[in-house]
Amino acid sequence: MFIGTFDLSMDPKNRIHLPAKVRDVLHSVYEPPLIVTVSDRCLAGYAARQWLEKYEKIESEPYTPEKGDLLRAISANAEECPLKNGRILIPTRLKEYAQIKRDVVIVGRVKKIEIWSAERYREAVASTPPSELSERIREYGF
Amino acid sequence: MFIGTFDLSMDPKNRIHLPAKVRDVLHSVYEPPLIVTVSDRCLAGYAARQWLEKYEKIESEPYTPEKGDLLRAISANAEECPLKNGRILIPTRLKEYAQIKRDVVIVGRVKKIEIWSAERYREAVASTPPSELSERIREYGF
DNA sequence: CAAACGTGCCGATGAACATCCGCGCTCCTT
DNA sequence: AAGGAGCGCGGATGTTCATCGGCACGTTTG
Repeated sequence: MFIGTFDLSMDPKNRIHLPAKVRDVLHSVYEPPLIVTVSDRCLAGYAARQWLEKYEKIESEPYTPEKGDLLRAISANAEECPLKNGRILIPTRLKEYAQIKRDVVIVGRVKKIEIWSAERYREAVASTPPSELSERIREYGF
Repeated sequence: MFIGTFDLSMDPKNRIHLPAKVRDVLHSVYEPPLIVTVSDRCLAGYAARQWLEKYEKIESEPYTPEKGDLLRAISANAEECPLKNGRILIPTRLKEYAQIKRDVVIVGRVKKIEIWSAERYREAVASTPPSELSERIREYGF
């Protein structure tokens, strides 16, 4: 499973070196290539099978117009990103969506990874103060 | 599966080059020809088998008058568009339905593709701002 | 017969991509 | 503390190939 946080940088050609740990997990438990999709303020990377399962699960639920738009946005903004020399190439469209400049944070989310603009990630983390986080941890007994 | 977004142009003879990735998927997992039907503000392209499955699934559900009209419209406005030299020919009727001028956007929708007038697609995308999109993504956990 | 339409073929070009390379940092080992 | 190995970073380069548009031929239509 994907866990941990990694600071990386995107080079001028929109390439990102996947952290070695992430690469190992991807090779050993899933299967490249990585499907990169838009997510909540960031990008999400799934193995193809897991991406499709997620997609079809949402699709199978009762239809609403909002969900139609959501599914279009997800599949329209998904790209197959093969690993070349340990790196993936992020398409311009996705780079802009996630507002990625140079510094990137990759977060392991068990079955997926999240790819964040470092700046945005800092903001997102800062929006939940440690005290509140502690409370939630206590609440869920983790 | 079909994913991603592609900017293309229709030539003066109403032909569209299918993107190479789309062609590859169509050949490897489905089978040409492409059945092109009217869809929501755009055209939809299915492999014949998937088109038929979709049609029969709707047909098999309990009858309502609206559904009768829908099925008529779908099959009346469907055309078989064979791949010739990597291109498909869009019939005038469908071109006009989708208000396609010159610039075209093709969107992968997993089991089908959507063929949009570029202008109309821009409008459709603009109608869901990123913040709202993020919220829905978070809600569905993608 | 004329015009419109569909189709095959081909060429140019320009952008996207793959591959290869070397550097330097960091972290672990000894 | 010194050495080494792994890993992240960036650049350069060349080549492939996808897309676009034109042209010419055949066929159908009116």
